[in-house]
Amino acid sequence: MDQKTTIYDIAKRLDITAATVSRALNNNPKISEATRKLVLETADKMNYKQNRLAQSLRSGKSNNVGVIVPRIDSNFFASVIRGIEEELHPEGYHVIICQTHEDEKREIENITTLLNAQVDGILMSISNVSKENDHVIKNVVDKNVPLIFFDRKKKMEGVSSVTINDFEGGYLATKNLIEQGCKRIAHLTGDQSLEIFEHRNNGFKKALADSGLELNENYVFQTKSNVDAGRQAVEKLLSMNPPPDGIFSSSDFAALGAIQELRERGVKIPEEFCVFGFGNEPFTRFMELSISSVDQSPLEMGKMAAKVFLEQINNTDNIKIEKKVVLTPELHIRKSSTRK
Amino acid sequence: MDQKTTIYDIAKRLDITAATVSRALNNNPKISEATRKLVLETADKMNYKQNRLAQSLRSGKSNNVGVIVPRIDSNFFASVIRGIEEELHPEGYHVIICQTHEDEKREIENITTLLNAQVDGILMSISNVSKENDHVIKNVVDKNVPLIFFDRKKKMEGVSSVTINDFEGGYLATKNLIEQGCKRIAHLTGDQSLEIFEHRNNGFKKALADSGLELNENYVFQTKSNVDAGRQAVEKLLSMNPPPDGIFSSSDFAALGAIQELRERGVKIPEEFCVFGFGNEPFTRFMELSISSVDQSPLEMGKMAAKVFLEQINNTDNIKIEKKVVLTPELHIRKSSTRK
DNA sequence: CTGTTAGCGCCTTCAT
DNA sequence: ATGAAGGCGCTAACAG
Repeated sequence: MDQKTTIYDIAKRLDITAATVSRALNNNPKISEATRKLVLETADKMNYKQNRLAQSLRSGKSNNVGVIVPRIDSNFFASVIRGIEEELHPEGYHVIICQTHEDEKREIENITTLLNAQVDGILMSISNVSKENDHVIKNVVDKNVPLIFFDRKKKMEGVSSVTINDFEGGYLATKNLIEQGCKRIAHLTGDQSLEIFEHRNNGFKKALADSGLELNENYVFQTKSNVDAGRQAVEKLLSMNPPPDGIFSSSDFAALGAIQELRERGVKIPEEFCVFGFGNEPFTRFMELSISSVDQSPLEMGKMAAKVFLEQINNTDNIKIEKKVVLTPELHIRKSSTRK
Repeated sequence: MDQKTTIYDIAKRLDITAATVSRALNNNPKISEATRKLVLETADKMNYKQNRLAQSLRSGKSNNVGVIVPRIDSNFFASVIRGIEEELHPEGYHVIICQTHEDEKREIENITTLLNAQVDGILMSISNVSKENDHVIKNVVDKNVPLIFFDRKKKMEGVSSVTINDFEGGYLATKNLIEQGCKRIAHLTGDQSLEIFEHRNNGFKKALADSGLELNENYVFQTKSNVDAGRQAVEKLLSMNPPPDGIFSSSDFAALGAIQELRERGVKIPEEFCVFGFGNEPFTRFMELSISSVDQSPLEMGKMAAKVFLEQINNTDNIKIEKKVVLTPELHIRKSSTRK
């Protein structure tokens, strides 16, 4: 049963030619209803399955898109991928997953193998913005393979992107803290070479400025996106004089760590100290002391990235489209930043 | 720049034949070192990329595997996929993701399109065990395409599987509750047609029996795997006379809902009531009242499923292997079931 | 409406 | 060590 039946097998059985079979199978109008029916029936009878590989080789379209993310086991990326898959599945595309683990070498390698596999497009969230991968990315653009960045983008000619308005997210989160009465607000940020963190940071600063609050540079530092980093940050912050009375963290995980450390040190949240996270990870709303956070609507982001890809692939004009979609972030204000 | 260079282009440039180029590129021993070097250099110069589609068509190997899951945006499935990807990436395989959303139609359709795409194997967690998909699954086996179930399996001839010992997980979790002094333990289970829930349920019963505790059938019922379901379950359970004093939930989400509802009703955890979940979702350890849970080592499971696939694909004998790997669950005992 | 031909890009016999 | 030829499975252009 290992043997696959091809259109030639069907043709032979029906004593017609493979081309006719192909036409019947593809609803080509130039064919008699009788033969079409006959072909379809025998195809079914012989358990014929179209070989998409051959089809792809011929058409130059693989019907596969590659998705490159730092890792898949984070709620954010998994949700984006879900969005992409749901949008692209009805269009007949398959989604190939690649992880980089923030390693640029892997990123470059993934792009290369995806191109070799003849994917029809690449959707990616870059790991970092060093120049190493510029060459390969330019290669994608030159080959006219649609490339779409989501969330973590870098500035590149001819590349579309879907992001949220990180500036606004940072701004609004900080504003919320200010409204709650926080006067000395700290900010935990990420790799400044990534636009998302830069923008959130800018939003943070603007909110302070707009409210006439002074920016204390000592209150702002770069942390990893994990619980321990948040704890360590609080350790340092509380040793300052004066210590801050609020944190806007660009990472929910760091926010969680911060909260844990604060509580262990007897600091009352939200009465004495407010915390605002970013990402709206599921756990932020599950906590007894639920954590305020900025939602990035990852599902929407994925769907949108897929839509931009579809637009691009269906763009018959020879004009290159460079589309920048910016989604609006949504604040989820919870207990960690709500004083009655 | 859209034009791709092929081995023919290289051949023409070097005034040799495509076959020679192919040999050089594939490290075929029957070729002079000089030509090999020459070919590799010009290939590089001409920015040649191997077309894996053509290669696949010729070899009958696509180097793609399909992974079918109910949904990707759950920590468990995302982690399994991560494991699969990490294990298969070094072997040159790409991972194609398909979601079913627990819909059998989608499941069947996904299997079919994956077969059409000539994947070299399918790794899946089935949605439910009705007979509908039996035919298609049998088709996969008949075609000698390696098929591996992970977590949610069904009994099928010739299909390998990787699961955890759900019975043991259920048994040990329940034992823990008993050791903490719980006398009337309830159980929230899932779709009984799925082996995982059946086995956890069996483990639960066995633990009760081994400890001489009576099984109250009213304490056992099927719930969805979400927070609300857990809350509703507690509502019903507390209205019973006598009410239970512990819950073993087959879902972390239901366990969370149960805890929320219990606390709102003033029931003290773990003093008056203990709760044990299943799945070890990230949030279970993040909570202030951390939730005890059974870990399913999804990363391990994914890697193991991938390894089984590799064994199968590299099995040159014509003997069909049917391997059943059962991983050992690990208890994470936390505050929700720890009385001092 | 159907058959013939050719080729997508690659690799592997078979010959030389 | 290299060339010639054929085919993986499919479809599109060209005939008729």
